[in-house]
Amino acid sequence: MIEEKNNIQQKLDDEKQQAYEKLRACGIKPSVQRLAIMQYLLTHITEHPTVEDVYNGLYMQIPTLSRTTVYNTLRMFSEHKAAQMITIDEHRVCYDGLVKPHVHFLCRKCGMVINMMGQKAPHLSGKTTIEGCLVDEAQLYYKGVCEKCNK
Amino acid sequence: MIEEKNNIQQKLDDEKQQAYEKLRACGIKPSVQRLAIMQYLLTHITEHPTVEDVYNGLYMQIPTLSRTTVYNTLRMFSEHKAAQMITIDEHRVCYDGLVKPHVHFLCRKCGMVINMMGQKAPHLSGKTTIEGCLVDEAQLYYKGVCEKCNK
DNA sequence: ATATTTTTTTAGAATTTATCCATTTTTTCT
DNA sequence: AGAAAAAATGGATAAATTCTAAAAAAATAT
Repeated sequence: MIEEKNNIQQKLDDEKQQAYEKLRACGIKPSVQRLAIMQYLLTHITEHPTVEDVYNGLYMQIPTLSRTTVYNTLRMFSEHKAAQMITIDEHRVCYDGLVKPHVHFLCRKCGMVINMMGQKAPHLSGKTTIEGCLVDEAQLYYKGVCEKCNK
Repeated sequence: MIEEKNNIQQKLDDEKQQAYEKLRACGIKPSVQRLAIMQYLLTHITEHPTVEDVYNGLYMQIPTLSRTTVYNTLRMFSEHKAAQMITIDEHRVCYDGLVKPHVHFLCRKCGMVINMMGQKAPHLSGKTTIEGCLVDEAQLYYKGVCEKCNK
């Protein structure tokens, strides 16, 4: 029983540690809010949470948390390449803690955003000039109907 | 003078004809509003107008035009593949009357969306199943700073 | 041609999403 | 500890989009 509790504690510590490390690696000064938001992204890595999702997931734990902080922080993360801002869905912006280039798929029926890890994703080596423009980000989006909804 | 007027008239007629033909080809029943909106898209093909742009461009000519109509019509066009819905910018949805697959670029400074015709764009042959999902649309988005803004 | 049904459009209200801004809190520096 | 800077807060505001019920227009049947 004590053993188990320790394991859970250990896991939580690991997650916090990971979040901390990610911020450090991206040159972002840590704060209670930033760590919590990054940890939320990392522990919901396949879910592509929105600002609202992050806010709802955290305000129990940080009761004074403001939506503005979540907006600002997630935007700042994406500017520092600590997260990807995903605009595949016209209704909502969502965020992905997985920064490695990969394809995103939006299911038109259930609205879920899914990572497609097997597809060749566009990747830019640093800043590249393409047709006169300085390109620093590339996103490949697929849309359609997901496996579950298609049954 | 009369000659010139006729030429202008001729051009307008051509544009109307083109819009009409496009709707027909995509299986969309024409109406005054739909034709005007399609014509607007086709005559502003490089500008990627938003709903607001289309509305502002047309309400002088169709004073009773409603924003709702523009929203509904543009959405319907994209469902019929008569236009592309572009969600590259988190702030606004815009539309492209050019349906042929091509890459879009967003300038973070001036906010302009530019077509990149020289880049290889993803294209799907009809409906394709990828990683279990039925994919019917693909968009490749680049972001950065455009030539003008980079000077 | 006229009535009926269906489709499309309209206008304004309501909702959702995102941002702004002035204040407070927290952190950093001296 | 005190001052300065940075970060977070919350309420107000703004912008974008959708909803809804009614009106207008078009298509169909009588």
